[in-house]
Amino acid sequence: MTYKVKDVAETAGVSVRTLHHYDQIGLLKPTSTTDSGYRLYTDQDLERLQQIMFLKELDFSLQEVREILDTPGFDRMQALASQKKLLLEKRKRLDAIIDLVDKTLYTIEGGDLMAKKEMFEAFDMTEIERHQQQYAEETRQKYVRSSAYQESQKKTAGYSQDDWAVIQTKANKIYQNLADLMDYEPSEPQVQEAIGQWRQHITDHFYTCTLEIFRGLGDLYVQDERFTANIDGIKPGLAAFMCEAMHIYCDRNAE
Amino acid sequence: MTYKVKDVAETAGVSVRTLHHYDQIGLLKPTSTTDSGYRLYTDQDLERLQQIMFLKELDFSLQEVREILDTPGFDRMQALASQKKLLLEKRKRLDAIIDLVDKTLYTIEGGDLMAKKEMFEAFDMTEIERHQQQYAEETRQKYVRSSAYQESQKKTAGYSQDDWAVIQTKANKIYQNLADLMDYEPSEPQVQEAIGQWRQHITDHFYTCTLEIFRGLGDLYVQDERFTANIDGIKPGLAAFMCEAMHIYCDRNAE
DNA sequence: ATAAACTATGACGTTACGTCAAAGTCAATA
DNA sequence: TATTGACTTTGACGTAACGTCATAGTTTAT
Repeated sequence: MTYKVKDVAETAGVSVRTLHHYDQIGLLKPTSTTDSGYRLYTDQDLERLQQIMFLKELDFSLQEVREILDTPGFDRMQALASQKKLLLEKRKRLDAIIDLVDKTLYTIEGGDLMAKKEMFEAFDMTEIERHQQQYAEETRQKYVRSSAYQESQKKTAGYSQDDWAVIQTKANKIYQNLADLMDYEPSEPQVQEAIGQWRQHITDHFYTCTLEIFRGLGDLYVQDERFTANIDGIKPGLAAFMCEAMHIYCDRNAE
Repeated sequence: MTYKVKDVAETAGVSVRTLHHYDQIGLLKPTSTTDSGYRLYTDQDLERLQQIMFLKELDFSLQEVREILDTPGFDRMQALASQKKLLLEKRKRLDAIIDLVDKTLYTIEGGDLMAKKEMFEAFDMTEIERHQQQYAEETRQKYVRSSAYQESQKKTAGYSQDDWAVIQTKANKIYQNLADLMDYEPSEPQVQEAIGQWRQHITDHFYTCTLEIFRGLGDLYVQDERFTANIDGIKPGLAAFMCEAMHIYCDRNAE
């Protein structure tokens, strides 16, 4: 089933000009065109337009939207889950603004004076922008890790049971060493040394662990509860400790 | 207490450029300036800036914001109450978008197909824009009525008790006539004739009842429960009947 | 007295379209 | 079948709300 430009405009509640603009910037190119150059859109195009509208609703620029949607390995379901988080964050801010209206009314009616800062803090976009950046960063990370995953699949395909045993033993030694170092600050040399060993271990046996991947991996250790549970099983708090140490390691090696 | 431009920018979380721009377009002019031309803002300026931010949050253009705030008789408390309604409407739309994310996820997971229209209806701004226009219209109406009120005060200041009795009797006759006509369509000539008499009555004894005021008055009869209760006391449903008839009367006399 | 921080104004650039014009194509109608 | 209305194309100018930059003056801290 295909749709012409006016069909899409009416269905989506946007203007024809908008669709022309999206075509021109490469954000939403119709799947095909007629011999006369008429744009023909498909159901997939409508799905992409819906994603565009979700992301616009979250105040991403059109360039950011395109980058997100064009990321190799873009997963619509995961994206929707993340977008929901952002939308909930936006609603939270809106709730704060509504609450501010009530507080302001109370102030006018002779209630306690409101601090100047409080008059405006609900409008703040910092938290939302932080989530936006985090979302964009997660999207990019998933792509980067997707490449690493493929490298890893290739590498480990030829591993025997003996190979796996050796690798697991090595990994356990590094984990245990790090667990023993938890009384130290994550920035201490011996902790950083062990973290370096962990990174090398991954590179030797799985995939090229760039600093970017390594940093994201650290985040994953505390964000993904399966990782957290697994690592904390060695010693409670180890996942957070490793995450922090990995970030410091990456900061220091970034340049 | 006065604040310089940087103080205000930081307190409100806006840029200095924004404040310059607002000054230039007459939206937020600092209360005073130093001999060197430095802008000095006061607490009142901060209050106006807060109103600006509420209205910006509701997607009014800066010109619309200025018109609203510069309306003679602008009442901050009433404005806040109306803005809260608009904010709640905006949250309602946001809730619909969040719900759409869930529905879209369900669809992807193999649930029932979603109609194309349904994919986009949550993004619709029609209802919000309608509320926006209504809010702007209400603001303008209050001003218009404020002028009429002053004329009315002037006129009725010299009325004696006998005058009031005559006026009341006339009014009751018109109300009763309209009550008797409720079986007719509001557009019927005899209804429209009675409505015209009502308008003339107001102009003769209170204030110049323009079509604009008359139309807004009709709305007031159903929106303000005190009016509704008073008029419906003559016959239930009379307020709504009059409102509709007044609108038709105004439509016909508009040109 | 000097340097850093802050402020002023002017001006160019950006984003995301809206609006308009001119011309071609498609579909409905006489 | 010809004509007309509806729809579509591309190009281009305009708009709103600032961001960013440059230049120069003023205020504040050292």
